[in-house]
Amino acid sequence: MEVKVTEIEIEKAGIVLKLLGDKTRLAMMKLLEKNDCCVCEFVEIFGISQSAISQHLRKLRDVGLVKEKRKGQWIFYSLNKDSDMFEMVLRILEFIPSQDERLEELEKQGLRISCEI
Amino acid sequence: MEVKVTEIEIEKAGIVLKLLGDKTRLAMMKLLEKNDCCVCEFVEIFGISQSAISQHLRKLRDVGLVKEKRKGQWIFYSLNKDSDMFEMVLRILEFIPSQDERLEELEKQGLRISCEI
DNA sequence: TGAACATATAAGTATATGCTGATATGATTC
DNA sequence: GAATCATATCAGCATATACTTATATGTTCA
Repeated sequence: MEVKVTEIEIEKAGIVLKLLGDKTRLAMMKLLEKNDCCVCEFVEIFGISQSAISQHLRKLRDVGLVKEKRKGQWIFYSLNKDSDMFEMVLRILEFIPSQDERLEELEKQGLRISCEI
Repeated sequence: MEVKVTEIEIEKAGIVLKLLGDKTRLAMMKLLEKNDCCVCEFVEIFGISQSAISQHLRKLRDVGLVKEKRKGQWIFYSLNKDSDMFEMVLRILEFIPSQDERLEELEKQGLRISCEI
């Protein structure tokens, strides 16, 4: 069973793979696969500075892997389904174990932002 | 149609993705998908030093993505099908355009090593 | 055995990367 | 408008990375 797939320029694919080749960004992307998250949640989850998180998200956004939407004072990030790399990204994320328990931890601590503006 | 896939520890997946996130190594892996190649062929194809090629191959070998087999004076590299990352690697390579014309170039120049020892 | 070829390793360098702390920008709420 | 919270950006630093040149190791063949 051969499934045909949309090829991506090798340079572009390389850029995406390099981005995913960082453990923080890879976990972020896996989380975003099933959940929209805001910056402050990532800060809690990964235990690195807000600045560092912001810089990771900027890189992901710059190549179009994620997009942002402001909701009140928060900015929520989500996977950009319109990216021409989206299919490849999803395929890769299939191999990554769920990171959702990290969000559930947050929930327990009452730090999950669930914003319904 | 949901195809189940063998998950990989996120740390390990990150290492593999980082390795594939270099344009030279990514092209190497795509070439190796369909062909076994030796170091000197890669040197011609990529136009970087033999040392650099050797170092890339070492990294790929160190994490088990490729394996080597000596044939006379040459050492041929091939994808390591026994790697637990093999499935993920193949899935990723599906998105990469064939690099075989680079080998065909070599062939034209008479630089392709076809060793039948 | 020695010359030629193929590959690996060592050492050094320039650049890229991921992080921190400080500061700027923007939204909310009093 | 001031205080507070969320996010982005800037500057600086330590480490990682990809490359080069030089050298070592291993193979072939005269």
